[in-house]
Formats: sequence, structure tokens, C-alpha cells
Amino acid sequence: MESKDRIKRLLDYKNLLYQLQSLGFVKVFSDNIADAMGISSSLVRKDFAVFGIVGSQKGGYEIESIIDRINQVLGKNEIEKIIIVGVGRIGQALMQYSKGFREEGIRIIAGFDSDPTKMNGGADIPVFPINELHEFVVENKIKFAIVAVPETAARATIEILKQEKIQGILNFTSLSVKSTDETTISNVDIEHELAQLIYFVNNRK
Amino acid sequence: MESKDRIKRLLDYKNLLYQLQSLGFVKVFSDNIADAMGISSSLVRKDFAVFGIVGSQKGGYEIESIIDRINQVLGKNEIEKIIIVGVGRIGQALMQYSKGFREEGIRIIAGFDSDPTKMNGGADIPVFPINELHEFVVENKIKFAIVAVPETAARATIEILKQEKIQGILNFTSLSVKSTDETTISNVDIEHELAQLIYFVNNRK
DNA sequence: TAGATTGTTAATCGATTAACAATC
DNA sequence: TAGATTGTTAATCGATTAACAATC
Repeated sequence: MESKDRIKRLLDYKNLLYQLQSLGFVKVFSDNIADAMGISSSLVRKDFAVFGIVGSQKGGYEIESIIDRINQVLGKNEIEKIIIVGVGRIGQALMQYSKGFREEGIRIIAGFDSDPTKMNGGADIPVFPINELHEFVVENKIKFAIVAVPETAARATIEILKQEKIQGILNFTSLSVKSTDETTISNVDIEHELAQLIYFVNNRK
Repeated sequence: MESKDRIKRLLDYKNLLYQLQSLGFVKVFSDNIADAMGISSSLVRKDFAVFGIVGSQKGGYEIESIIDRINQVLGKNEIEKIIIVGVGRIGQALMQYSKGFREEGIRIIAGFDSDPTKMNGGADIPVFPINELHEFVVENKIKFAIVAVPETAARATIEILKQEKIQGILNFTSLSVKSTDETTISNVDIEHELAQLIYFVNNRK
């Protein structure tokens, strides 16, 4: 299994390559990618080698084929269905946000909330009461969930999702939760992000 | 300057320590912290040593004094004022979210938007038109901004903030922007987070 | 004292970079 | 061919862990 940093770079490569494509570029050298991303060309070539992306000494790498291979590695050829639990401001923002996802492969298909006023089964992305979650997850074979409930409900919500055998959780609550063998949990903590940013700005050399 | 990972751990230590405090704990051993966080006790002790946190061979470390020192390192004793540029769903969610920040030291004090219907100078967190940004930043000596505009406006918005000498930007647009010597930029890309999560779930050993 | 933990140094591990032969 | 880039190995760098003397 590849490191987190390497996978993150894969996404960054793809962003850069799309931009190059939009400028009409067809091929690119590892050295140019390295400059643009602030890493060494060795690392670019090694990353590519790890995922079987090959170039030629003549013209470097074909942008199209790098992108294709990255998408393949990231599983963009199958669609992953995701639900959002907690349809407050953040949950709603994420629903709207997700429509802007440029790539295929990620689709938020439903929201769940305990508040009946949030229900809106006919909307773009339907919102269901939380007690229908079990049936929905089973019927639609859901593997991924975004948690955006208030902090008071965070622990219980994540517990429910674990019981439902959800395999991947993106957690927007301020409760920091560790992954288990069955469930990979990724915590997005805005307050931590801000605190880190403040530290680095205030401690620049 | 300490590494990003070390600073991130500082936040994690603090979360854990608050929880221990709420259970009535007063002291703690590096070994217990290590177990709870899934790292080695050597690393805990080294982190503490780096920031001048000392313990005793008798009872370990005093929780209160660890927290105090971490807050000092993170500059929590001064308040950092932050503005949000772009008051759509995400911006509004962040505004609401920020009220829940448990710690002192981070305060979102205003929003800016080009859409006049978003204006609401008397609200909890006032929203002003974007053309008042310059005056506000100067008057209030703003160093930090959160960018939550639509992607089409992302590049221009960040350019403006750089011109205003904003030193730290938390960027919620899908445009990935690199830091410069003058402006530290931290990109929060939900789509990337999801893509990574999906990769790791689908490629577990 | 005996036992256990801190503080710190040395060893290990993993990731990144430099270097260069092979290749076009 | 001459020049430049890839693919890959060796070297470097930094972060984490193991080990242990000092200390309570």
C-alpha cells in the first residue's frame, strides 16, 4: 500500500496535468512537473514508476496516459456512492459543493437527518430520516459516509455507521476518531487547520 | 521551525488531555498518551522536550501545565482575527461552525461578499461588500482570511488578499494554490480528501 | 532500596534526492 | 552522433523508535 503523501501527490499531478492540457500541451517532462510542484524530478519519476506510468527519453510522458493511469489507480472508473449524515449548514454546503466535483467517480446520493423539517425526498439530493439509514445502506450497498452532525451527536453517529459496516468515513465534527481495521476514518478539523496556519504564519523564520 | 506533523500532534495531545481532565485526571505518563495516540512514548517525550514541557519520574506530566504550554506555543493567548471572503453555503457554515470553537484565540470577525443580498451588518458576524475589504483589513490589522468563494472567483480573490498583505489563507476552493514567502496558504480540498479515503478503503491489505 | 519513568542519545526506518547508466 | 531524458540505484535527509543512564 502506498503512502498517504504519494496518493496526495497523485491528485496534485492530475490537477496540474489538466491545466497543461487546457493549454494545449500533450507531453511533459518530469523536470517541468517537478518545478511546478516544488519537488525533485526523481520523485516524479519514482511516483510514476510505482504506478507503472512510463515515458520515453524522447518526449517525456504523455499527459493523457498519465491521467488515465492515475484515474485507474484511484478507481475513478467505478462510481462510489456516498451518503451525508447530518444535513445542517455544513451538510448542505457539502451537498451543493459536491455538484461541482469535476471528476467522475464520486457521487453523494443521499442525506440523513433526525430533523423532519430537513426531509426533502424529491430534491436534487434526497434527505431521509435517520431511521431509514439502515435500509438505504443495505439496499444501495453504501461503503462511504460523510459525518456532519453537531458535535453532541458525533460519537453516536459514528458508532451507528460502524455498525452498518460503513468502510470509510469523512468526519467533519470536531471529535477526533481513530480508524479501526473495519472502518477508515478521516478527520477534517477546521479549527485545527486554522490553528496550524496561525502557528506557521506567526513562526516564520 | 517545527515540522507540520509535530504541530498537528500538539493539537491532538491537547484534545486528549482535555478529555482526561474531564475525567478528573491531573497527571499522565508519556506511555499512556502514546497508547491512546498510537505513537511511541519516545516521541511523546521528545515532542514535550522540544517545547520545554517537563515531567517528573514520580508522577509523569501535569496535564494542566502541558495544556498551558501548548496554548502558549500555539499563541492562544492572543486573539487572531479572521475574515471570511465568500459568504455562500460554505462560508455561512464556517461562520456558524466557528461559534463552536472551544478554544480562545481564533475569532471570525467579518464576512465579505460581492452579492448585496448577503449583507447583514448587524448580524452576529457582520457581512460587508467586497469593496470595503481593503479599509477593514487595514483598520483591523487582519492577517488571516478564509476563502470560500466559487471556484470561478478563486484566483482573483486570492490575488486580492495577497495584495492586502494577508499572511495566512485557508483556501476552501478547489483551486490549489501554493504558499509564497509573504502568504502561507493552506488548501482544504474536500474532493481530494474523499478521493484519498476511497483509495485507502479500496486498497486495504 | 527497588521499581518505574523521564530525558536523551543511538539506531532504525522511510521518504526524498542525487547521480548516472541506459536509451532514444 | 551529440544531447537530453528516463528509469533505477545509491546517498542523504528527517522523523520515529529503541535503549538506557539518570532520577525520583
